Amino acid sequence: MAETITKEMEAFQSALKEAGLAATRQRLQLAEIIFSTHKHFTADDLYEWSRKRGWKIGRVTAYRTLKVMVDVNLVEERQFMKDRAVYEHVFGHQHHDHMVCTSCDSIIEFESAAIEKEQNKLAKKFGFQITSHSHTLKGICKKCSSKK
Amino acid sequence: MAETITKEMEAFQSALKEAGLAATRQRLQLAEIIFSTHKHFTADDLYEWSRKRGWKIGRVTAYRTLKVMVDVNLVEERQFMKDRAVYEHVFGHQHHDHMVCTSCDSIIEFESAAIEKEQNKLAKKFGFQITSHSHTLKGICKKCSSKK
DNA sequence: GTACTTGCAAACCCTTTGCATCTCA
DNA sequence: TGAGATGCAAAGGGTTTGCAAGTAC
Repeated sequence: MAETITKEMEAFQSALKEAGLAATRQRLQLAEIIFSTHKHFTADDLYEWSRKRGWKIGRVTAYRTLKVMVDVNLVEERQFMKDRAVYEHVFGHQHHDHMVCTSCDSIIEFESAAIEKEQNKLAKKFGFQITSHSHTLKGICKKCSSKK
Repeated sequence: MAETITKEMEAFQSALKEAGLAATRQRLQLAEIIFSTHKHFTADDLYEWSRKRGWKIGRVTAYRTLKVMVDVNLVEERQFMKDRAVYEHVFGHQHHDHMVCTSCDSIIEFESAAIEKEQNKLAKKFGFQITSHSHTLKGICKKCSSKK
């Protein structure tokens, strides 16, 4: 249960130092929460989790810390739903894309070398330099479609 | 310049009738604007364009009409930027995905049978039934990268 | 000590909704 | 004529910002 997140925390502290940002209690605690889950979460989830642990951190700080972590590439932001952003930590994770079940909101991660390759080929054809990409499939997951 | 959009307008009118919705002046005028452009636009762009033509249509009606047109599959909604939705009419257009230049906001459309095929294969592997997908590459377009 | 951070409340901005009025069928 | 549509103003909801007080280094 108590997963070791030492490496992740060290990476965050280095990143803060490199960016000239202070290692405040709030930032470290939020990072601890973020690195302790592999789920996708919203800024508000993060805020609620911190309260559940009894930590005093403002909602705004959760938003601002997430932005910092995105900037230093430890966290990525996704826009699965139009009304809110969803985050996941990516330290030590391989790049992947997502299938989102519109019935139960569950998320399946996938990755495909064949797709990446084809995608890069296309970008090259248009002289387009990719800095990021998102490839999201929406539909019904196995569990939900068997339910009906 | 004066492009013929008769077929598009007929499709919209049939769709309205089929859905039991009234063919109001506002809906028809908005559709006329939508079918007359091949650009991507926001709900507010649509509202402004209608004002520029001297047509009296409320902003809210632009939002509501776009929703109707999305529902009847004549228009698709994209979420390229997190702060606003972007629309494009898809009547008579083949499915495609997008490269978005983060420097000048220009959009390149692409489509790849190889990617679709691979994507369907993956979905099948997970027992996932795709209802829609979005595949967006962000980066720098040819024009912008040669500018620097 | 001082520049950076925090956190509250308020502002923002796109989008939706309540409701009275109007209009298409 | 009556159900549906419009449009104004106001509410909603996630996210950001102004600013005074607090904290890291």
